Amino acid sequence: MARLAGVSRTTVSYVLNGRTNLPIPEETRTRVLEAAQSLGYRPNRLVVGMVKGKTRTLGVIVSRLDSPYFAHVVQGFQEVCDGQDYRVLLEHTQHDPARELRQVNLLLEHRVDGLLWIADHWTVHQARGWIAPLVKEGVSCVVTDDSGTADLVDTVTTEDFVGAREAVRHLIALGHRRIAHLSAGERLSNSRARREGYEAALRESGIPMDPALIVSDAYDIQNPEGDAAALFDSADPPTAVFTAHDDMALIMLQQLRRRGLRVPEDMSLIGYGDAEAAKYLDLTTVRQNPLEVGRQAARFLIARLEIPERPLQCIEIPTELIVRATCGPPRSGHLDLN
Amino acid sequence: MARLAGVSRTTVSYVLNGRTNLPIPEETRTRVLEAAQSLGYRPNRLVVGMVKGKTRTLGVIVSRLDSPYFAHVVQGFQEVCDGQDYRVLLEHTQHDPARELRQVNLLLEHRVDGLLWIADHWTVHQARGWIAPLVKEGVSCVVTDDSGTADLVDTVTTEDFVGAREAVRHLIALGHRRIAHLSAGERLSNSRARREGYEAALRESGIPMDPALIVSDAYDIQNPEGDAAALFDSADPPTAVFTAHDDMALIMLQQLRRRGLRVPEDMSLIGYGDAEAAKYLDLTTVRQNPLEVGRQAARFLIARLEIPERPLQCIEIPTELIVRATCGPPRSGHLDLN
DNA sequence: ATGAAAGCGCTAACAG
DNA sequence: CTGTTAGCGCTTTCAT
Repeated sequence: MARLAGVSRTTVSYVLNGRTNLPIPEETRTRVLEAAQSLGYRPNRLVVGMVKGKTRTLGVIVSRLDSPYFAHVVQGFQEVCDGQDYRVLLEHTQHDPARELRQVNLLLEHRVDGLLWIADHWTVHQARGWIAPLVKEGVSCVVTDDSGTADLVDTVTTEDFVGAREAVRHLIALGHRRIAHLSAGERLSNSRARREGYEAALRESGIPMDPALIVSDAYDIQNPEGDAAALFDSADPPTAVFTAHDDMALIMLQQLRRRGLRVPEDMSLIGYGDAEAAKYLDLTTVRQNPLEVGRQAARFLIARLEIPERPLQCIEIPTELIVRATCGPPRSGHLDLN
Repeated sequence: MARLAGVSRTTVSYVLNGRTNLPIPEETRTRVLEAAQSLGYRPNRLVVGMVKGKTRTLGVIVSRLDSPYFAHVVQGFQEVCDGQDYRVLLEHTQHDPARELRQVNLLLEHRVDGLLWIADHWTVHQARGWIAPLVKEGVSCVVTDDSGTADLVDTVTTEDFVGAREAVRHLIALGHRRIAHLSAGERLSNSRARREGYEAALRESGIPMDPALIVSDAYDIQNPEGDAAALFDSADPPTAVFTAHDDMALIMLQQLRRRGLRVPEDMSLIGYGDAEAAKYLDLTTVRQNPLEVGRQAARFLIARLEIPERPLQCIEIPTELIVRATCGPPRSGHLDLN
């Protein structure tokens, strides 16, 4: 050890950690530094973590990284962690609730100081089950994309209600009254919020809600026999569609094209998320800010590590309506699709 | 500790680690297990790592996670790591060489057993500088997307040469002879390989290489005054374009549209990477398999941890030409763009 | 201004 | 079959 080069380990520890209150002679200090340098000394953070009871490591549980949204959240999170000298340990659940439980435990066995959970459809039902005991144990957690545990942990979501309402208002302003909504289901609070935003916009304009226009779990959108497809075969079809995800809108765009319908002349369309493809297809959409979601999550988590008894916080990151080319006025009252 | 519930820590260690060679009476075993259960015992993997000199933690250095390609590599890597009970510590360099150096050190201070480096343009020039000493120190590394250090570490790339050649062959088969190439530069071996594949395809068909058709660092493609734009204003413009990245192709698609040119009637186009948007825009492209790149990287790394003196390996993950709608025969010999 | 000693939570010889 | 002992590499009182 570097102490062969002069002093005791205590002293080494002091100079390497820049203990300014301790008066260490300049001569000793440089000697230590040089020794460390020449020996290629690398402090062992695991040991430091063990000794101090703080590892400066944060765990992230995310379903998969192949959704750009999630990848951006992780990116933002890691960005501020890095700035604060925190490392991040990454785990994927692959949508499997059993894996999720296992991985939370693994992370804790690695003594992460805190945990970020990026909520997803597939495991949200069990979230309270593991989050509540963790919080009781004193483990700091942050959750993004679902507010279901906002009474237990700090939460970061996006302005789903507002974003959706703006989108639908935009359609209404263009003259639409029969507006369909393809929802992503009711499991995640952000999907629910989008639906509620949709409903609010209709309500405030006195447009009656037609359940036939709401496809509640539109992941079967590709299925030509599914509910989404049925929308267009009805007697009184919508003149516009607002989808809870860009990929739904993008698929719909293809389907409309296939049916020989033009967008926006025959049908207006708004997506959600501002996927990369949306830009190239000129899809009007609601932009979220996943980078900022991740950053804010990190800030919350780190703040709580510093002050554990801090009151719970819950924030919504603003969204922005990106008006592109897939919306226009409805054709003429109703559209004759057949 | 659980040893309050009966036995010594040695015994606890034995049963918890399932030491099968040691004959432990069933009675003791269950007693220990129950105690561990009731105390909510969680082994401290940091300590185990410290004691054993192996942390079962692997570091990943990636420029950013907001490129879907990189995100998929990480996803694949993490997938097999998880299956082998390895944790992954993630660091972003944000394209900054200085950060990269710092982060390699941080990772080593956390005593990762090995390192994955996902090569990128911005820092590739300094790669040997830190990889060589690390390898000498005995740290196991894998590199993806650049073969520049294949003499030092295991390397995973994609079949860039073959993929590019197939793409250009496809264009040639359709009758094109003036084929432009937008390259991503010469820094990363995979960009070079794409260009070489392009050249090989031309050569084997006896088509003369025209330097005017090669834009060597096409990141300024958006610039209407740039080299990429100049391509179309020449006296003898190309009838087809092969780009080293889908995003270049996608932007080109927009620009062509803006100029009133139709694809593929007036101009054929092939991208590279099979980005999500490529699907929606019916862009013919070369599909890589980043998930598999990541998986293979993990397999290499773990294999080397087990057998450090294993011979160096270098693999190319196959690519696949995805024929969609942006290629057709050239208009009629040459195209009159003006 | 620096050193000695204890302890963090565990594993691995080695005894018994 | 199970307990004792000695580290692993560091921080941190407490002495000197």
